[in-house]
Amino acid sequence: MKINSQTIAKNNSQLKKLADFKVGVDNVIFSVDTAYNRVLVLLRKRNEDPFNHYWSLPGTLVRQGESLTDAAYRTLAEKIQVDNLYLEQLYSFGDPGRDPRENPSSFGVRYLSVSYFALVRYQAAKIINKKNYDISWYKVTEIPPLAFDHDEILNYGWNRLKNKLQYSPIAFDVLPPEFTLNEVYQLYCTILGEHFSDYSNFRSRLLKLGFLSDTGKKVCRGAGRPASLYKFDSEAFAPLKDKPLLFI
Amino acid sequence: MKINSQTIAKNNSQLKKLADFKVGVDNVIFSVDTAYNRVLVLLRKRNEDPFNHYWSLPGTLVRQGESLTDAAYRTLAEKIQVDNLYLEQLYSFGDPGRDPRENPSSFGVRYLSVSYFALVRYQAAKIINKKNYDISWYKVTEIPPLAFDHDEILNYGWNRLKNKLQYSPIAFDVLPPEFTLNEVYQLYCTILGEHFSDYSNFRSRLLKLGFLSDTGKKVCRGAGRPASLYKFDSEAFAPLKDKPLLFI
DNA sequence: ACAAAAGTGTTTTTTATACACCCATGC
DNA sequence: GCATGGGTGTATAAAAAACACTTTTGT
Repeated sequence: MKINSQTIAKNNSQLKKLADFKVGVDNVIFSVDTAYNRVLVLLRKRNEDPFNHYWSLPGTLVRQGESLTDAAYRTLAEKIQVDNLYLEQLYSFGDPGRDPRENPSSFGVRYLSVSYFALVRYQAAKIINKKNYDISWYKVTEIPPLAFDHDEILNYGWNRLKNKLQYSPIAFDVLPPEFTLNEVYQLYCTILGEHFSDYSNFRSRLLKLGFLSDTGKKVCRGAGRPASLYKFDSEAFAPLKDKPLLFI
Repeated sequence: MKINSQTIAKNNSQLKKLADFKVGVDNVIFSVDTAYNRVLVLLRKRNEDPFNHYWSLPGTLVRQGESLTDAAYRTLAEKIQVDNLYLEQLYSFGDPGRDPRENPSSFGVRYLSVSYFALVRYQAAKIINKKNYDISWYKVTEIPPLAFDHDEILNYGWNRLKNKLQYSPIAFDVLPPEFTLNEVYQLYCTILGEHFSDYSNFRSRLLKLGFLSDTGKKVCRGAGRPASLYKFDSEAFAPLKDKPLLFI
């Protein structure tokens, strides 16, 4: 990346007045419906200007005394009930003009969005539907036009999800406490596509990492041999933390 | 990660007043002095409260009409002259209480820091020393106590540098246009430590990726056989972009 | 018995690692 | 010649990929 001359020129012009910001948090909330083999994103239909009637990412403005993470959790808790989830900060979008509420007459108030990325368990997530705004899961492949720059934020989150899955154990935050290896495989297939790995290779690599322990319990899913239930052993995972680890 | 009950409790208490933010940009600016085998960070000594006389990351508050990236470039350009550099957003720190200038009587004005991570070429970087504040390179292994939460930000940036180097061609943004393979190797050694890879293996892996082209020119560095000068071929790299690529 | 799903093992290919060795230059 | 750094090749070990095969259930 190079410093361009425009940047330098802008630096020299003395527009020293500081911008005032409202800071919002926008969440890209994913869930995985392995039964139908699809990744879903939680969207909210706006019922106020700007972008009235557009779909958008669930978000909120940060309140006095509230941390960014708390604001992200609050938004999430207002829209859905979940048990476990994975949540992390994504990226901050704050360029002038990204929110139409900014206008020259409003003393330069700007809207900065700190985006968060969440992965929740689809089966355990219950949408809280109150008042007259709509909340709904959308397939990540069929997203309607979104308000503001939320398309860009969503895309950023979608890339993060696919990458994170490969070197971080976020899948186990979103699986039930006890799960079959096939359930793990289905989750990976749904997010990364079916061609990422053969089941038997995936299986042996995952077990060799040594942080999944066999509970001894068996479970039947219709026909076929009963599957072993495994659980995530966070103690066994601890030493692997911060290591450049690949799960697939 | 689990939703804890404190979060829920906080949600229900209705403290609906929005926070007002000043948004700052803090830069973790790295350079690599391969001659002395050390990674350096640019620090600035504060000459105002809070944290007067502490060292800190070079930063600035965002002005009206200014994008976050522009603010990052402006800070950089005020402190050092560089030719090429790599710059990307790191993380946003905005929890209440991170800046002592926040106080209950100031109507909840908060200070949010959007941090950026930069890598510049040490040999080409000239420090601009004006007025009475000090700017200096510090070895990343010998950082003094920093103002605010800048230790945490620096640590975050240092991890990003080490990771990014392994799957992204940021090294070539900071090398001269034509370079020897040994110069690339030295850069990697300095940042990742000498034990990351054998030189001959590093060399063949890098060349096999196919985006370095031999200029045919030779250069002598004291004794020994003259080395070939290579250059980064961005056209050949283009198809590799967005691929999960490892350079070491 | 047979289909379906779980689980194991084996072969082949590719990639990583650790070196040994040759090449071109300065002194 | 010989030390020095540049550059190539090779043997070995490890890991990834492809796929054949066995085990245990439901029907």
